[in-house]
Amino acid sequence: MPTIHDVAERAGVSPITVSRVINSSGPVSEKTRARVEAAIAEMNYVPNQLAQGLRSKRIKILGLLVTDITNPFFTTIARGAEDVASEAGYSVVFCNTDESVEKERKYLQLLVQQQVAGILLVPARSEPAAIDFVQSHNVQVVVLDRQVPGIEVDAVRCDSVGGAHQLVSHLLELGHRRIALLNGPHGVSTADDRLAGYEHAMHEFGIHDYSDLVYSGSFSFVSGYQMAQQVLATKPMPTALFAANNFIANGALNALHEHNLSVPDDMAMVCFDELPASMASFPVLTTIAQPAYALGQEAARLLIARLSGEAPGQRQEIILPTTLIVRASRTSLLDRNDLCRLSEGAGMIQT
Amino acid sequence: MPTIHDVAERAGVSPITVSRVINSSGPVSEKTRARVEAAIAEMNYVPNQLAQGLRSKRIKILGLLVTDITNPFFTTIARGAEDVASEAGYSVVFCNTDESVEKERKYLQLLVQQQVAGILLVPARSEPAAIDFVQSHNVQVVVLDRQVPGIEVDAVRCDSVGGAHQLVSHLLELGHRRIALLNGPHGVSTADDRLAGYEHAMHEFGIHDYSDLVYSGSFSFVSGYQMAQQVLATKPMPTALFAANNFIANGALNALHEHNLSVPDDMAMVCFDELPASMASFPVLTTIAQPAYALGQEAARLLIARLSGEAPGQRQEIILPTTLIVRASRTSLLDRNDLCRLSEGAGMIQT
DNA sequence: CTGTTAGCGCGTTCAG
DNA sequence: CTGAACGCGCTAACAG
Repeated sequence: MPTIHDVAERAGVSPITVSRVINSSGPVSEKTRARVEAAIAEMNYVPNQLAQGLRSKRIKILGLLVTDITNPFFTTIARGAEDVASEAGYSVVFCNTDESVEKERKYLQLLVQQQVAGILLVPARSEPAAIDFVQSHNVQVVVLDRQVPGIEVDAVRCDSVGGAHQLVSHLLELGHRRIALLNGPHGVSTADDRLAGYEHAMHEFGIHDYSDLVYSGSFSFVSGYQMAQQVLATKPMPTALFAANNFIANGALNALHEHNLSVPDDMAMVCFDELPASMASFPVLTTIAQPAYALGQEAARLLIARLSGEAPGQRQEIILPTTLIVRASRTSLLDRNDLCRLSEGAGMIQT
Repeated sequence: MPTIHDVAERAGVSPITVSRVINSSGPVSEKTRARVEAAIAEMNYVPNQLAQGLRSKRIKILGLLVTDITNPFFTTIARGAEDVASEAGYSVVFCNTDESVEKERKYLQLLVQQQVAGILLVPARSEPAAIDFVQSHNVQVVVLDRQVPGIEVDAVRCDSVGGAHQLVSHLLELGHRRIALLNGPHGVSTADDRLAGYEHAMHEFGIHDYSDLVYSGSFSFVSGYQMAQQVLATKPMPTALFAANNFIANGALNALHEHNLSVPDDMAMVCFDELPASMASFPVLTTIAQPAYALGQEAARLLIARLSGEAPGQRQEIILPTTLIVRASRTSLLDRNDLCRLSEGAGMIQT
């Protein structure tokens, strides 16, 4: 692997001249520039970013910590962030914290060691420790998706309280009163906020006794399945379920299926967040859609702006709007039949 | 940010002694070790991996190039690779090539510049240029998911030919003869291989005239939709569709839906690869399931083994088995009704 | 067991 | 317009 020195030798100049050609960081005559560029091309030379970074104190890499890249919501965020980052010459390393503070700490440590330029963080908990750590090492950080109160930090997210409020209000307006919330873990802001939105809507309808309707688990398929099983064992059963994310919803749907309960005939159901169109064969649940791709983009933009000193001095808080998607048409009997036929299809004919 | 020098000063030793403590790379007396460790803790010191990398020539980061991290198949691969990598102290940067040779080249260049230790590559095309480039810079590479013939390189993938053969044979045995293939792009090995498997199965049943049944697009939702539209405009229509991946299948399902055609009553359909259980509300298509997570794990393991010099000298080629999943039960009338009710559910009651 | 010297590849500082 | 010297933070290689 040739170094700047090798190129310099070949071009008959000094290393610094080569450096100037590469970075346009100083005046170079046309003639020497041409010679240098020729040498670069011939030797297949690429500058060593580690060495560059050692001087500049930062390598052009961003860290992205999400709970689980397997969740389409975070995947889409990741894609948005990566597109913006690569446009600006940054790479993105991704880390899965699985909601574990332990893993989060380990990864942040690693990223700091690697001198990444900045970090996009979906914090495992609402406590400031993780962010303090990063900031204490002078690494820029933007908090994604979740809130961490009482700390000065840039943040990009959606309005979970408002979204949950919309979903639950929707159910209430349709006449539901016993609405069970299948939530994520306590201490995770999106879960806490969705609970807050739920409570707010319930209160508006004069309902104050819902403590037996609030379930708390994790944002996973299995947890959704388990919480739904619990719900189905209660009497009287709720008439509606509010799943706090897409995985929970799916787990719950499977549990309902096992009990031969249909949505919405036997049980109504809404969900915060949904699958991208390219995956969901037939979206059926009324949902709050979050602009995940834009979330990733905005977070990366903000971070990169900070890094290049373009961002305003003060901390920024960007809240992107959510959209309530009512799948009303899908419940007309006609459409229901269509859906039925379509979604059942197995890849074979009856013999 | 303290350096090894600062720590040394504080502990009253030389930098190299600190280095020895950190890396256990030399003998240090218990007493000095304790002093050094105390200093490290007090100063919140973390070694600079850039500086380490500058000496060792490599930073502990792996590059992962996939076509689109948004595709659950690649997401799951990524997760598998990341889990293994982090276990070994490596970070993973991910890049989306969108099947573009151009983007692939750009990313590889960037990764080489960054002195990543190794690269996991889902090649955009079956040509060796990209791999040649990486290898010429002495960076280890493992090819994932796809084949690149005529080049000496480690590879981990599934058997696309065999899987496609199974799927198509399945349809043929059920009596289908006019089976349309909605394929990915020419020149992408998985697409070419799935075509080969299709042809093989067709030939076995004495069918040699199928050229009008083979469609080629891209591995995307939109392309699946478009190809299906074309298929539906032909007369006589095929009786079965073979979607070469999950996105194509979904696009095709949507097109069928628009035409009020149901699967499998009006059209049979099978698909190579499928959604993870946590996303697919109701898997309905007969599919070839690929062990995506294991694919990512194996690729990362192989790469890391190479990096630590543990791998055998010769190139490795790991082919993981696929599984044919026949969703037969789903087509019984009873189950069909269940499914129908379940999948149609919208989050509300009828008013 | 510990320290000194030197250099990884690059870019800033200061001189030509 | 071009170059020499120095140092970023760390660690082999070689003393002591």
